Amino acid sequence: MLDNLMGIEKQNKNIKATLRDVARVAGVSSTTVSRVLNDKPNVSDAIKDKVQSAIENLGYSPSPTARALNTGRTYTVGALVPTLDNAIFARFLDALEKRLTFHNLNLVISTTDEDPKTEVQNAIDLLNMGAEALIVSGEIRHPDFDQLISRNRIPVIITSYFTSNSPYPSIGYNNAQISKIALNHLFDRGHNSIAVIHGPTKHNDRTRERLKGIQEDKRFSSITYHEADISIGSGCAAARLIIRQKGRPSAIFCLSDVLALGVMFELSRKSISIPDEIAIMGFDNLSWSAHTNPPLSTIELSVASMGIKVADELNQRLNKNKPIQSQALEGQLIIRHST
Amino acid sequence: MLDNLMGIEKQNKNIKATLRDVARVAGVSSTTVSRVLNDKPNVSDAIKDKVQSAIENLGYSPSPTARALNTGRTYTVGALVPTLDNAIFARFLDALEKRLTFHNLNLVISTTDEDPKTEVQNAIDLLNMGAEALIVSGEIRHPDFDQLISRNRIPVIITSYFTSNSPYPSIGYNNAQISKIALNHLFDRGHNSIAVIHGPTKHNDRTRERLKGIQEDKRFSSITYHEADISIGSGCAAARLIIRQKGRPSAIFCLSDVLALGVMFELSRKSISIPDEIAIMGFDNLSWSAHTNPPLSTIELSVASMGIKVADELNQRLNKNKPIQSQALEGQLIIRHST
DNA sequence: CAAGATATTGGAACCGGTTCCATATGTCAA
DNA sequence: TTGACATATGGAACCGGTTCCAATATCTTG
Repeated sequence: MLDNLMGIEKQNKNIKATLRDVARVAGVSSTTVSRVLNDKPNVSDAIKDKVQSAIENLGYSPSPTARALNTGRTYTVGALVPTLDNAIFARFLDALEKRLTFHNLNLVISTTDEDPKTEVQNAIDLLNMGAEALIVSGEIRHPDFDQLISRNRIPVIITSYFTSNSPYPSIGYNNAQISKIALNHLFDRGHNSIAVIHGPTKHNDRTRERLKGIQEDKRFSSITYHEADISIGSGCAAARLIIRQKGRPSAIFCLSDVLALGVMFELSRKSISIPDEIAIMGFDNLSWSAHTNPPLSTIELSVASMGIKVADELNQRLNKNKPIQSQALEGQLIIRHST
Repeated sequence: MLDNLMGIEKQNKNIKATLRDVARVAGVSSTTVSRVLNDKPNVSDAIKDKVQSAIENLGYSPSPTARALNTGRTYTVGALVPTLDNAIFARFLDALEKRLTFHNLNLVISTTDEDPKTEVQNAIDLLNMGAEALIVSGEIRHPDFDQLISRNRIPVIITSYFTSNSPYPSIGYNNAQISKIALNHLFDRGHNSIAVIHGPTKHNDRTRERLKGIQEDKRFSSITYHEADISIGSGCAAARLIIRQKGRPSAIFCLSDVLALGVMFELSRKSISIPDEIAIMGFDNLSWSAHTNPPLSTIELSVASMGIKVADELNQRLNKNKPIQSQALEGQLIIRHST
């Protein structure tokens, strides 16, 4: 019977039923089916039932793309992040995704490894798949980016990094100021000569800002800088260099807890006591940082709440058409026993 | 001039130019514009130029949704994972996303916290936004799920978990067998009485399978089981219980490196030497596991290569229409100094 | 130079929903 | 009984691309 109504070919070719098929089987117009599908008023119960059972019989489910074409909405936002394989970004995205889902928005993630070309290419891909907004990590300086955005008239939101000098709103940290908080703490503890271990600065605004904040502080008699990949092994290696240098510093400020962990392992191997001989300060407050030996003093960036704020602003913008508000978030000093 | 051609309203209302606008401005048909956009043959260079500059002038960019409606493709796959805030899943997704991008596919991530209802609801959302395939973590037992899939006729792939008893293909680990590898190692080292610390088993196939593998092993005189949340603090707490129990085990097998790390911290605080007094075996081989003191023996699940394999199969299925091949992946025993 | 092959170009249908607007039916007060 | 108005329902255009197929122009080749 269905065969007759739908045409045998359709059954055989295993083609999905369309709204018009449902209309035909139910003996109503497509307008009515659409009304039933979207719970619109002015449909009698009798017809509603007929349509429902036609839907049931045909195993019909509406086409998301056709819907998107009409409504102009995909309910999708894209996020460009350096990597997922980093606790900080993962924590941010986890909170972001949950909150976006709460607002009926979907998250497409695209990783860039901090490479500007990949960043722009992935931004293009995200727009091509219908993203309604873009979340980026730090400013994107590639010249094509701005043009891409203005062509597509799409909201952009900068995260992890707060700036008031960008055409785009930002929700993130004033990284320079936050590293000063750590420096104040070290200074208060009487440290005068310190070493800083940081991740790659190339294409990384966050790290550069943190370093800028440190460089602006003139109170210390000596600050040495050490660039390392964000890995425990690199932290170990950097620590080896630092403890060998003449005029060994009394404190090491690691711009990532991962590096700090490496340093602690290395110092422990060398039986250098923390914080008596060398104090260690981290950055990120990863989940294990409270459990190291001694527990690591660090800086907490509440990236989960950043995720929530970003999702909320996107919801305002996309679902209520209100402009996005920039927000500068605070870092919090967490004093434990490594300093 | 553009005003005249496009109609002043369009300019004022700031409406995006469409392909037909481009056609009008360039003085050609929409077919031709489409040809130019898609690099199709049989367009003269002169016309190609005219179209290109019309596109430029109007700041035109094609509508992804209209395209999707025609081609029937969204180039999007959805992944349902328990959480992003877990190194193992993050590492998997990082590799998966990169490889999918390589295959011209986009990844939408949806987190479920292992809750079956959320899982199904999010699956619905993913399909509603146009996902062409679904990646799930372990089997989904909610009754609505199978119906949803058959209605939408969408490929599903089970990951992290290998099974041959599912209607869906799976690419993952035989968790039961892998925990046996660890047990063999402990047995070979002469351990006879062991404690097992594992994460929540509710709704978690992976953990249950790992436990099943352990329970099938009858060689040990005593095995005690301790459930804990996957966190360092819970690992510490579980360790406290275990070292207090009568007939203290000679080895602790943690079904997650995170738990193992907590145990090591606790034992270190209690000055219990590893592995002499108690041996520790982990599971996951997280990045810091090689750097603990002593370095942690563990099991490596190459989740990054799992991500690549999943992406490759999806590419075969979606872009070449070949069936998905199930694959059982091997875990690798990594012997360091904690056992 | 004519006939046939090949390269260009456009008209119009189509993808699968949504929505504007017209029509039909029903209700109630005057 | 009739006019005014609310409720149900359908016809057809529309969203913005893609593509089938027909029409025209250009190029070969005998």
